[in-house]
Amino acid sequence: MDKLREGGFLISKIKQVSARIFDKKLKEYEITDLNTAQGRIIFSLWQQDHVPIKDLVSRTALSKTSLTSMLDRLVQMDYITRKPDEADKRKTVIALTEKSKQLKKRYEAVSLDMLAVFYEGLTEKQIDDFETTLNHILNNLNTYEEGYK
Amino acid sequence: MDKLREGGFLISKIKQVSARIFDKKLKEYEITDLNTAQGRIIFSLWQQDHVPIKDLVSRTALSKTSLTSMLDRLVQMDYITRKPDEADKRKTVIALTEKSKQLKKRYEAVSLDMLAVFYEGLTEKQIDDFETTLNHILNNLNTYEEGYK
DNA sequence: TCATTATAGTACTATATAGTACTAATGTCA
DNA sequence: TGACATTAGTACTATATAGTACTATAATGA
Repeated sequence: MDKLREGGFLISKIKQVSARIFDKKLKEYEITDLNTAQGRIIFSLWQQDHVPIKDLVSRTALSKTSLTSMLDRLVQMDYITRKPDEADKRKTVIALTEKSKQLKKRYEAVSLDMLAVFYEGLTEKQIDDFETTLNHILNNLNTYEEGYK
Repeated sequence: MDKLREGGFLISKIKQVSARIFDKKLKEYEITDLNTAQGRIIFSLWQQDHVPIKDLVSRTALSKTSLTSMLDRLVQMDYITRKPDEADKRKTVIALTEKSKQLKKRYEAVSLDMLAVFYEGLTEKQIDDFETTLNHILNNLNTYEEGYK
């Protein structure tokens, strides 16, 4: 592949605009104290709770240093708790609080609303193909980054 | 569309990992004082130079407030210049310096290297379809955000 | 069992990003 | 022509994000 593509540039732009819109929608749905980035962390905890920070690194694709300070804030706002793992004291276990569990339905409503904008005018088949390709690319990148270490 | 998709979540992750890898590649290619985000601005100036900040807003999908401070830094590092537009004094014209023009070839080499990782294992047809869908989505988002104002 | 290495997480620092509120210049219309 | 609205851009502030360097715990192997 030697043609100069612009996929990465497009992804950056989409991410940027999406985050701005999603932030506004969160406010509209009266989720006033969470932003898109924090939502991403909570979202991945809904899928699996009580996980060490290392797992959150791979599940959110954020660096562990980025996560540390974001988790600080989420603890402060009572969305999550931090507890040392008794079995392996190097680890810190992150868990959801009642407050964040109760948020789930409303957050999913925002997501659906957002997805409607995102995928407007595309067929189910196109969306399926698109998400398959996204997963493929993410896998490429993860493999590559893993090899760096 | 009422199935809960994860396109936005995937895009966020891809953007995150891509940026980390791209930053490392820039260093490998000895572009030591530019990062991915700054590169994105210079990249769009290579496509069209001598533009007001407002144009850069749409071309990079960054907010105008984000751009202000990034442009500050790029001026400081002698990659761009700021000049008031004589015809309409509200406007500031951004232009590339010799330094940034000379960077173009090396930057494109990094991009190609990056794209090889990004699209590894996909056919040209798949990539074409994928980028078409990306453009479609970006267009959806821009239209929506425009309607907000 | 102790020295070495690997793993998990954090403190500190720098840049990226956006929102709110502002200034200055321009355009518009009675 | 003067009041008002619009447009372009910036100052200030807060959060997101990552890198480097560090500490603490655990695993390994002579």
